Amino acid sequence: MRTHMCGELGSSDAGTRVRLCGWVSRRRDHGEHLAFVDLRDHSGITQCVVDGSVDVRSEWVISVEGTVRARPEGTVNAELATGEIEVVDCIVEVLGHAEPPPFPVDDRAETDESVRLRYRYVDIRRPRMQRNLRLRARVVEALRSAMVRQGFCEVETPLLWTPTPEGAREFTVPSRLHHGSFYVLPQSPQIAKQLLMVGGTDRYFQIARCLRDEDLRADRQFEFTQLDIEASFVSQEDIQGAITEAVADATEAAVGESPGEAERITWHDAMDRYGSDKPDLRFAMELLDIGQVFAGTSVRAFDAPCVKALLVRGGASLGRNRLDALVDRAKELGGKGLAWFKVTSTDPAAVDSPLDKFLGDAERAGLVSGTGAAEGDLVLVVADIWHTVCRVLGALRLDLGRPPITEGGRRFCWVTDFPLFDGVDDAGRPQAAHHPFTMPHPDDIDRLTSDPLSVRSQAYDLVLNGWELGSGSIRIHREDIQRQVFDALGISSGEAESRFGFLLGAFRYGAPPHGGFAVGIDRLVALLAGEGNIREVIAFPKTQSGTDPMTGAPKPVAETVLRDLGLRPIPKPG
RNA sequence: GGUCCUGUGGUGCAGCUUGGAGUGCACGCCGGCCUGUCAAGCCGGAGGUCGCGGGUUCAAAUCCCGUCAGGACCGCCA
Repeated sequence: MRTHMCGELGSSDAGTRVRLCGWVSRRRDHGEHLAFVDLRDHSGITQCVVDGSVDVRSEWVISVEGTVRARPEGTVNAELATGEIEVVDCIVEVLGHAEPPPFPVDDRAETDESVRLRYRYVDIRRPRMQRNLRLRARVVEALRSAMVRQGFCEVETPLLWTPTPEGAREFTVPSRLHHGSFYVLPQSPQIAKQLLMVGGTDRYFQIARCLRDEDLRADRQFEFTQLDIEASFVSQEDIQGAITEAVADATEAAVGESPGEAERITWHDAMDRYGSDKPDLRFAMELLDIGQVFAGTSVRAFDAPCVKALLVRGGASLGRNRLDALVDRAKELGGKGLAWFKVTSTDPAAVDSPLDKFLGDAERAGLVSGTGAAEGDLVLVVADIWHTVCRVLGALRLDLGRPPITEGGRRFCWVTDFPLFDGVDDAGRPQAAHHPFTMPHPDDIDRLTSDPLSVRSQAYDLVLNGWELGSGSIRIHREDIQRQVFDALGISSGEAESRFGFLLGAFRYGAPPHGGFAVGIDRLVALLAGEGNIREVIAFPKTQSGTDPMTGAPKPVAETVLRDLGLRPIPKPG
């Protein structure tokens, strides 16, 4: 039907008879005898010179047969990849009419996202979405071939899985053949891939869809795609090496340059220095420990186990509204408050702050020297327990210093030595930070019973520019260690058997030491595409409230469907 | 569950602070003119439940309350 794509013709094609197909991007009509039709497909745009009597409109689907020629002197368009040539002596065939599009099919005009999603098929025609979807395809191809090259075997796992209470809320699927019983859609193929290791698969990978029924965000959809891997007889460095290689290939394929060495930082250092377990290393602005300055202070707000500061260069110019907003933000994040000090002089130290009247000269001087503040800077201080201080200041650090998504390069880093447990639940029992099969750090195993919250794990995250790209761990394959971890979690053997019996059963038949990882492909692609939102790299995403404005999903189903499934809807309370 | 922002012809925005006739800009759309444009140009035209509901007022796009939708964030995401 066509001989070339619209974006590939150049001066070397002059004289060739071609046939192109696509959408009418724009028509410039000069009257009865001359009109220019810009014909567009995903590859680009070619200018066709046609008889003005040809009736075509924006977004009509047409084919054009004509002859390529170099454009006349002075009419070359340097803005256009095909601007050296045009197609003349055109025979135009209308393949399909089109109503005027609901928004311009180009990237110039910002359009409300709900309108874009309602007409996603038009939106996808725009260069931005075409670029993103094709970049995504290259990334997935690079990831897949990197895993194959490294000896990993691609295996599919079930979408209809069994409920595993704990962790993310699962999407539940009613069984037609077994009324009152349910499958769930997997939040990840975690247990399935561990069973593959018991099965001797040795090195598994999958481009896996995962589903979690949790609230949506800019970087979270109900359904997302992971590069999921698991390998036997490996250390965490082996896993990290395999993933680093795959992700480097993907970066190369997406943006044409290699990302360079991934940095490494322990979880504790990441929290302590950047206030986050997913530090954005594109900028410094590290958290500064000024506990010494306020040791034995009379300022009650600073009488806390941990006092840290954030230095905001030039921040003294922030107005009261902005500062109040920062204080509100700190409270929203769980802090008791936020102290701010505008540095008005460094020698002698002087600050403008509601708390200034409570400070001694030594504290004032320590505040300035301890943070390296200069005149005109702003110092933000949070005092609380260590974890809260880091968390609050880490979020403020991002609010105040984070570069735009497309700037600052790509700083991959591995965050290692995550804690095994993540606080305690209402009953005072430790909660698994990653999942209950995560291997404790070898140096810490003997503290599982005596001091569980201090135990590190062999769990690790891959982080890019402050986004968690994925996480993984070495798994427990020894029954005695698993027993101890279940004990620490307060899971009885009977409970463990009923929840994970099939996995524990499998482990009794010869479980190799193993570990794995999963990379969030949507996030990786978004960052590589310079998009701050994964919806921009997903063809048909959901809105923040989990709806699809195009299809209207979710929708009620017919009474008969419910009857087949043995379901009866109950009205929402209230 | 919560906080904040946004909602005005098909699209993007201004108007809202300080209430006074659906006022304005750009794009698009329809018709006409036009033989080298490329975000073509010129002339003319059509197109509105100011998200929805209520309240205050002589009078509401504008102020107040509620609600819906979209977005950002907190909770949540082992």
